[in-house]
Amino acid sequence: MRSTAEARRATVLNAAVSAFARTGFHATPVTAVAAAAGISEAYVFRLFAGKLGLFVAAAGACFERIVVALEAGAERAGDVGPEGVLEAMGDAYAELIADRDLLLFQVQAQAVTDVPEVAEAVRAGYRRVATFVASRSGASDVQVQQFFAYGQLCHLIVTAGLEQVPEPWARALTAGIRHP
Amino acid sequence: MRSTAEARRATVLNAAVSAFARTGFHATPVTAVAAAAGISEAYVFRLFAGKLGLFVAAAGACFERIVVALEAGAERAGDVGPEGVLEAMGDAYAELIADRDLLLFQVQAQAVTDVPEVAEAVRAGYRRVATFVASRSGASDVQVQQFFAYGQLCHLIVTAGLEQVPEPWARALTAGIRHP
DNA sequence: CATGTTTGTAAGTGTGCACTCACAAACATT
DNA sequence: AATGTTTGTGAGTGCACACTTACAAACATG
Repeated sequence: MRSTAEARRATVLNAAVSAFARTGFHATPVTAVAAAAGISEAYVFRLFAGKLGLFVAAAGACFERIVVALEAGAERAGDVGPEGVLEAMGDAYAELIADRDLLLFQVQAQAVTDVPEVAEAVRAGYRRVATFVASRSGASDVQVQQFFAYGQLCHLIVTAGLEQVPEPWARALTAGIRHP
Repeated sequence: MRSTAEARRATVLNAAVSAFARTGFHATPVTAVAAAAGISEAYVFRLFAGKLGLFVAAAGACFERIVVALEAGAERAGDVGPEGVLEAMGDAYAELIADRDLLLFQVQAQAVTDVPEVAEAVRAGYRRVATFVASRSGASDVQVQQFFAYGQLCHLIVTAGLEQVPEPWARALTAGIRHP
């Protein structure tokens, strides 16, 4: 016994978020996340309820980390108005994009919403994030909606690699998006 | 010989868009699209260069159908200003959402962009759509960007099933989106 | 130190699926 | 009619991978 089960679960979840983010649910073998976490495949299956249970748990961890990052961004901004807080959160989200994992995981999760458990996890995640953004910023519904719309645009920009495309249409889509 | 290879390819592509839209690239066996198209799995592999070739071709068909729908919407609108044309295209896209296939396929394609061929297909698709929207509407870059941002928000709403969620945060995200 | 519990793994098992190949029938061309 | 070409399939092959089981060592507790 080297570690407690709970600590193992945490490190496995980190590995899972990264692995699933890159190759998605179906194309990511459990052996891959087990290897990344430095333990055996069999033990992953003991720690989580199947591959699906692992993915759902990883989704929870993903959205948790997003909320934390947005909170930090808002905190750093101090006492500006709702628009100011939203913009600060936008900047924080842009920093999040640097490591790509959290953003890509969301895309992968959206792609597996034909599995009811995943759909529910995605709803739960966006419930957390959306209610937090709204209450913490105090912004209007329209502003919050816009915040998420451009967040989703960000997902397209990153997955398609549009920052690397010099053509005018791509420049139009990526204009003003904070340094992704 | 019942049909020409080219005609077969077309029906297979329709089946492929639907099948991949629901279950995604990796979770959709080629047998499924073959069955939906009413031919044998082996023949699908003769008609397309592997499962990946089929998926890429389906992506092409998907974006093609999107452009056609947007064009029809714009045509129907007549000679209103750029904003009017954009709104007409938005309505047309909303109708497209009714059949869900084209929208979900885009999400699935974005999730497989770790495969270079798919990433390129997605870029090519959005290049077609974005340049078309911009030139046909004559709208500004900012307006085009906003058009796509809210389009992507639409993807989230549909995949997560947010129209079915009565809670305030979900209402805020779905507000004003044309009847999805 | 004996017994129980938790952490951990090696070595299977079964299945689903991408892709191939040998072969057949429909059609064209001479 | 003979020969070639295109359309089409049934029956495999091999491999990747989700999940299980049997077993072992670390730690706790009496």
